[in-house]
Amino acid sequence: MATRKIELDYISDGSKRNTTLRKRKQGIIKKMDEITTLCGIDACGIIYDENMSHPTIWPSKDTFQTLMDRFRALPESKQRKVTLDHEGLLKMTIAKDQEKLMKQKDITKKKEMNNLLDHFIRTGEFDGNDLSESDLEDLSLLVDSNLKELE
Amino acid sequence: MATRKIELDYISDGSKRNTTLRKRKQGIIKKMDEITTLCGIDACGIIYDENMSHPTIWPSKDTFQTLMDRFRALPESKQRKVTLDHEGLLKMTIAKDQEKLMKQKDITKKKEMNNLLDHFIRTGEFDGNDLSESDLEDLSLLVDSNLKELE
DNA sequence: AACTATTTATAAGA
DNA sequence: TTCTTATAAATAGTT
Repeated sequence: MATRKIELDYISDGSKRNTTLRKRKQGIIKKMDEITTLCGIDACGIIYDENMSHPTIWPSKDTFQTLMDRFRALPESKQRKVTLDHEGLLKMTIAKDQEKLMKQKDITKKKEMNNLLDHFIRTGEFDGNDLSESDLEDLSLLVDSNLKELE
Repeated sequence: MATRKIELDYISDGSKRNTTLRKRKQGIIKKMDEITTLCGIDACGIIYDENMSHPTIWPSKDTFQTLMDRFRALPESKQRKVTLDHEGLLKMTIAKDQEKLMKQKDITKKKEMNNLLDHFIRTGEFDGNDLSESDLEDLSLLVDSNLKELE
């Protein structure tokens, strides 16, 4: 990208890799800030640094409070859905990881959820736009019931 | 950035704003993909589109499975911390939002947690690197106990 | 950490 | 929309 083009491949030189990480992380954060300002949306980024135990999480500047305000302004029914959207994904991660899905009593619901989880794990994509309103509602309920069983 | 420089300000023209959102979202996703490949790290991005109920969430390509594998490989003690790092933040959002923190029995812990939450809300930053190991441990415990009270 | 030569991203326009 | 292109911005290698 600069003095010369680099291969899109893991940088084995640790020092060089760290420099690149620092510079690019900065660049991405700036881009996230810009898109939120220009387009009036909210965005959040998580970058897992080397050791995995200290990720950098940055809701773009002033975004967190805005998010909270908007969340409070939503009708009760929408709040449930939004919660699923930005949190349910991570909850599902845990559910899947702990392999306790098989304890589900409701086989039908279990299968539905597994399908959605498997789709996500396979494709690495979870774009709400790909799901219908009712899919989101169902997923929300499924996540909730799974979580209760994990307690 | 191109034909001419644009002001870093909300784009009022809806059509123009949408075009910019589409293009820049694409750009950010590419950058995220690149940083994960070049630096061997994991990253996740969440962009809340116009309506707020359908965010685009993308663990960068192939990242999700890698994350899961690494998570499983961590010792039990570290798993707790990682869970806090990428999930606790969102859990705290809920705790704070529902304003049930005041139900805490342990005043000292409550104050500690509120300080951390307030710091986050004020600055919009939550970088694990800013916290000591023991701070992370404490926060983890605080979040857990808060969450139990929310059930 | 500062400096460029380049590459990359992208705002307008077709 | 998608493509083109002129220009702004990001950044790899270097000091």
